[in-house]
Amino acid sequence: MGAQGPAAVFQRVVVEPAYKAVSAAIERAILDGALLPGTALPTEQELSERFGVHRSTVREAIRQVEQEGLLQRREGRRLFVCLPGVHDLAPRATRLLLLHQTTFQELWDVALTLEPLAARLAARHATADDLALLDANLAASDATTGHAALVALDTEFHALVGRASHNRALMLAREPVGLLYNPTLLQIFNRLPQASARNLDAHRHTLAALHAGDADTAAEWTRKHMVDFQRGFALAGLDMSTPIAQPTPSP
Amino acid sequence: MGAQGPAAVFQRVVVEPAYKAVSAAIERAILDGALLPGTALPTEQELSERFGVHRSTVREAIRQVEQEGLLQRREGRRLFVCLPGVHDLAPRATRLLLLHQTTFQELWDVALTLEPLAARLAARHATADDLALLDANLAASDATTGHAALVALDTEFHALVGRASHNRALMLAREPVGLLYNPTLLQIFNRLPQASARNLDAHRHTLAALHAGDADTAAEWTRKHMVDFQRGFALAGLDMSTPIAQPTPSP
DNA sequence: AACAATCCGTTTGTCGGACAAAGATGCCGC
DNA sequence: GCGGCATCTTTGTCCGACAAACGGATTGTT
Repeated sequence: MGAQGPAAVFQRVVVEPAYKAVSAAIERAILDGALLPGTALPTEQELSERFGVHRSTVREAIRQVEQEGLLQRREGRRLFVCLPGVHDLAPRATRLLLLHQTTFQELWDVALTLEPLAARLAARHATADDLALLDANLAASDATTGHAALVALDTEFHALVGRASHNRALMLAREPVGLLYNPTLLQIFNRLPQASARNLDAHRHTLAALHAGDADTAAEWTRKHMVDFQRGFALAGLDMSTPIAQPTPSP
Repeated sequence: MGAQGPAAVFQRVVVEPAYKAVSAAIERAILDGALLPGTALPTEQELSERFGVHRSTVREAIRQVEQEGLLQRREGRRLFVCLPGVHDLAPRATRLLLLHQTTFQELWDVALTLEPLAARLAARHATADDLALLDANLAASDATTGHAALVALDTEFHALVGRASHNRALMLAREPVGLLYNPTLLQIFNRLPQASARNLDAHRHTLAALHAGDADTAAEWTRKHMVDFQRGFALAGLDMSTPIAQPTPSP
């Protein structure tokens, strides 16, 4: 296949729009470190002069970089360069799974593996601050009776364990899964009142293991916690093979 | 804290720019199903008339939704509604981990858990098509000697196992990790020529287990594969606690 | 002189219009 | 019926303009 006709050699020439070239240039400047996080982006006018395009074009480019999470509007006017955090990628991942009609079974299969890993790593790497936040979360859960509030605290507990693992890849991977668990857990609590007590008990044992630095026990309790979750799911009469529902449909 | 002064009651009023309101409206229309995937977005002019804003404002909004992966320019002109895929979120996740100076240890801790899970689920859910693609990948690896090509095939192998799991949450979680493995694996292959043979052997055993539907064996071989990877990492004189490097710095 | 009010330049958000290029559409002649 | 051409539409880009809001300099007051 060495001798091809001109039809194969001369392919469709793709002309990339100026706004895309500009957005790519700004992005590269940030990624290459030419624009450090925290510094202000140059003025729209200055950018338009530098790139030799109209301000409107620059604005379209900025909107793209902004959506990418690399720019953030701080204190009113100016745009500042910033590093995107997990919190900014997770909602997109969540939406993706929702749109693709991901089933609860899929979510659970991943959580059953990921959450114990988070606990295991947290047992090794948690700082005193991490543990204090977890203690506070558990105390708050003890003092709370509302199901919705308990679900929020449960989600926070697992997010805190993730943070305590000090593993950013893990945090990134588990966050969307954790977010999608929320609404279903609420349904379970509403139908099985005793579930929240079991839930809290698992948290207590996991946290104790984290305090002791016992990775195996922390992981095992978290795994039990997840299996328990599945049992509650079945007992509540829910079907794991149905696509997950929209979380927090009203703000 | 029930009686606060007017200073606390009357907070800063935030006025959201029109372009953001428009982008949110378009996004909601897509997410709510008012604009089905595959349909064409209305004309910029029509949108500007409908929303009562200038066309430039609509364009800025479109750029944002476009970057979100919900719109795609197909066959030249018109924009079409589409569902974002994992392939569109992964690069962003990859960049995030890179920017945050994630270490190889973090990546490996997650991969050691996630990849065997993928193999386990693939053993249960792989279709004949999935297995055929994996067979083809293995055959291609057998016929290849170039290190760079072998690394690409290795990455593809794990991606195919992920796809064979038919678990979208898992695919989403493992893709960025898999992508970041790439450049490091190349370094290992370059320094330890025998590593690629061991690599292929692990693939062979894993794939055989997948064909047999043996989840435990598939998971175990993948786990060994990962541990082997870590050994190669150490033998190659690399440090797992260093931040991962930029993959494919040149296109 | 310290402090406060005010004025002005700058920057962003938005608008009105304009035009070239490339698809898409329709019309016409063969 | 079909190819070729004229026309319309749509996008990408530009020009210019203006209001609102923010920051800083200026000016007035005590």
